[in-house]
Amino acid sequence: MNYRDAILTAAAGVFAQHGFRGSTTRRIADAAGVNEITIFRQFGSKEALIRAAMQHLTESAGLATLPEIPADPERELTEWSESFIQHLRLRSSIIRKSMSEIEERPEMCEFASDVPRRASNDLCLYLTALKRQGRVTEKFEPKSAAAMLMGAIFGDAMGREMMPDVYPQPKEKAAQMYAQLLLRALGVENGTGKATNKQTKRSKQLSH
Amino acid sequence: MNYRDAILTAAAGVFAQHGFRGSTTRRIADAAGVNEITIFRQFGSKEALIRAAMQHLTESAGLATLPEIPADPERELTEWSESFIQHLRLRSSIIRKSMSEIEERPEMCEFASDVPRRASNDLCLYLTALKRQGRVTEKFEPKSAAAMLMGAIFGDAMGREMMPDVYPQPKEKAAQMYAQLLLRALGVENGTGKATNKQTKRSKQLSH
DNA sequence: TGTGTAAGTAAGTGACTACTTGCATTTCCC
DNA sequence: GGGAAATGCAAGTAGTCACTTACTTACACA
Repeated sequence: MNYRDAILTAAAGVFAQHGFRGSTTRRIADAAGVNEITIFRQFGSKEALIRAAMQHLTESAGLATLPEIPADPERELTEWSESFIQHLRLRSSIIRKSMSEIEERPEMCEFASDVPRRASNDLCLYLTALKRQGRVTEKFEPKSAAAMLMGAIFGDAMGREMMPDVYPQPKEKAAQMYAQLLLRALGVENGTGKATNKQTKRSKQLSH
Repeated sequence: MNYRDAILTAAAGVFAQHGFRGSTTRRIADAAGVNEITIFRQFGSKEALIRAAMQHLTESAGLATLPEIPADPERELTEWSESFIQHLRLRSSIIRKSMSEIEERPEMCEFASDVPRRASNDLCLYLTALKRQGRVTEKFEPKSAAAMLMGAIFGDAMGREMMPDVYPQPKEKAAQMYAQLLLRALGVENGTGKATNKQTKRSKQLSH
């Protein structure tokens, strides 16, 4: 039997709750149901274990994709935003812990920054394609717009736990609201809908 | 002589760099140029000291204000955003560390969440006032819009250090870009000009 | 001169930490 | 059934941590 995966999973869980310094080898061993020594025999050191756990996590993370050629921006961007905000929410603890390690263990953040980096790049490409299609009435920089949507999603995923009253309710609709706000900032016409029923559709979606 | 303030300042600095567990009383004492025992005599315990340091920080934080009655939305919102992003950037380390303590020391986050909570409330009131003035052509929820701008600013302030290539350049213009994108999402006219008649009608029809 | 207060020095306590060593046990594959 | 690899157990090492005790120094003020 090989406890490697159990240890990696336990390490990720303990790290998410207690951070690097709080992730004692004893705690991880207990969480994995394994003798503390097994950790050192398998991974050599606590630092190597945590690094392996982080890498294991980012490798197993599947990201939603945006089409190369936008067809229905509102639908596509909403779905992507919902998938992304859900991803971040499920990992909010570990993301907070990783971010707080920048000063002391910058290498560890390389792994953590991989997912948002790819997501940002995808989103940027999508917005650029939208622009090239001429479906945008406002001038904008794709990078700024992408950073804005990603920031809104990120802030919601990180902060709602701490200050639930600050963010839109219900939380399941938040991603959609951010996506729609962004599209309006860019002046994007709704892909499938007509201009005449645009407002009706929006007010329906925005009211609760 | 009373070393209280020196210790508080040193504690905040050490905490910002090393987090709670990494903030050893020895490190703090060294940073303050003080004997370790003085810390315990002044504050009783490490936890009480860190808590006092956090409180001291949030109390000394001055926030930019938004006018109760919007006059020049683009200028006002840009200036507010710039002031807010600068505030967050100067404190990004300590904010990251505080956020990562939610699981283990939730009381500490009460202090940290005070500033963004007030900022969000101010922004929300401002956007509501804009809406009531009828200078907005799109229907929107102030809370969602506020969360979006705050999130964009927050994400920029937290993430740029880790992934500078993801965010708009130069960083001094970022806040302005986010503010402008938001105003366009709400359909607010540029500068001091008012909305056109047609748009005003539309917004009146759509508002409840 | 005497007293109170803030600070320092030195030494130590008990608990915890990452990590090691030596040896016994289980499990798996051939 | 045997050998090798993985795992467990017990004990220990050297270091760090928050915090304490007991005593001393410096200074302000009356």
